[in-house]
Amino acid sequence: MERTSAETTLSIDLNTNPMHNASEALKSEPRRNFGSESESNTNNEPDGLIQELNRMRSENKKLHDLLTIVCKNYTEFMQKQSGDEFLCSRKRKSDEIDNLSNIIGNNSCCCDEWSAAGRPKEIKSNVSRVHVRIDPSDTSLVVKDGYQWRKYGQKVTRDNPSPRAYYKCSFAPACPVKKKVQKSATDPSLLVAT
DNA sequence: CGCTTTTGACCTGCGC
DNA sequence: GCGCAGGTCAAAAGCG
Repeated sequence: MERTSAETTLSIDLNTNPMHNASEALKSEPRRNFGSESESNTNNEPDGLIQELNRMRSENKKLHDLLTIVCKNYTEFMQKQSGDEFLCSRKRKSDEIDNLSNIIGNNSCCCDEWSAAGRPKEIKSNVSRVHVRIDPSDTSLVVKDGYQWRKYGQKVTRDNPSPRAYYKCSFAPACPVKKKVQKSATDPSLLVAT
């Protein structure tokens, strides 16, 4: 598995936590008061707000274009990578197919599924893999991603001596989202959440 | 008391 | 069809 550096850097955020990102974006945005605290602004400066809105739109467009370029480059990169790595055992092969479909899924999410209005279309398959750097001595398989998870199983797998934990989303009773968390076989300080 | 975690048993898919 | 490995279930225990 020669994927350490590339995957680590590329897995910083593969759309695994859109709500978190949204909140981060809100935090980084200049503070504006839409509530009762600054009613003088909302009533007296409509032109200023419109200008602000236009500015935000142009910024949004720039960011959208930038994201499209990044996604394109990433797709090309991964296609080159997958060309080299599509071999070995059948198990490995199926894993690679999984990864590829994940990558495709992520790209379509980034570049295609998100409309120009900045809203996601229907999420079809949103499987991704995230790597989190942890303390190697830490045995708890917890990835703090802002969501509520309920652990429903743990299993020791053949290819990795550390146990794999299975989590279900407990944010809503009908939430179908699941994730697997396991320490990397090669790097115990790396937690892989799928 | 209700929710979460643990853990052994069971189910299912895949390769041989 | 069989065996193996991964995934899920569910009862018991723990915790706040």
